[in-house]
Amino acid sequence: MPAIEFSAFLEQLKALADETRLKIFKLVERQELCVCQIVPAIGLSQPTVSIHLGKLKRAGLVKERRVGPWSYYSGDREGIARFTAAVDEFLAADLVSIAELRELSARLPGRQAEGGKCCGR
Amino acid sequence: MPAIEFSAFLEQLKALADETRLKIFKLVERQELCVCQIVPAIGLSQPTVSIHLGKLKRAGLVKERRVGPWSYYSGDREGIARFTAAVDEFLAADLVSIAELRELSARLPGRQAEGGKCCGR
DNA sequence: CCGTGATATTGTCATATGTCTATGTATCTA
DNA sequence: TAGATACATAGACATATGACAATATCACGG
Repeated sequence: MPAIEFSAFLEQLKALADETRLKIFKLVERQELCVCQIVPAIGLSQPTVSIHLGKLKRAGLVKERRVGPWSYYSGDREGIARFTAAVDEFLAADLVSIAELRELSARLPGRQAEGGKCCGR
Repeated sequence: MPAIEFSAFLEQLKALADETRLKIFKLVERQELCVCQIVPAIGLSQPTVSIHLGKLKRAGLVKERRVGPWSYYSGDREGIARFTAAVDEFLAADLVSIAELRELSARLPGRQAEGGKCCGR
């Protein structure tokens, strides 16, 4: 079972954490569409849609297929599977099992007895 | 099976789509911590941490328990369950079954025959 | 090869976001 | 009730982000 790719997971979260990209992603998740079909559906300019598609693609959530002058986008099954797996693993994982988070525990002061002084700062 | 709360899901994605908040979330997901414990672990100022906690709380990912002058934060089981369910439902759902996305299909021009003119724009 | 159409890239701009310091608010102790 | 502690909020600022128009790139057809 692979340790979570923290930064890759974060990149996927960032890619999806935008209303427009969430729409675009869902639009092409199941059906392959070319940019000129996506643009009128989304209602934003072609360059804007293109940039969003690029971000989704770099995050591994959609893939591109070029046919002549057209770019067809569709959901990247493999990358999407990595995302769902990452969500599960991230939530299930022990804090120290995630490399990027291990140091957090080390810097964590012990819990103070309620009623006492907390952190002495 | 509830229809996806699109905007609530988006809010949760945005809450997690930040390195600092992802760390804070994981830090308190399993253990209840007070702010003054989180601050040194994260290594940012107390107000900054407080703001991030507020965003996670509004997204329903963590909950707060006040004890005297302390605020103890921990994972919000219910909200986290909503998030994981939303991820699954969002990926599994038919495009038109998500209210906010239904109109996208309507604005979608049919797929052009490859080799012809695409969208007449 | 030259023009046309499809898409990507660049430049610019307004707004959103994350951070800090300073201050406010609430609670506890003395 | 005065002071100290814990946390939140407000203000200020730099950077990131998302939008558009303009332009570049690239493939195809004539």
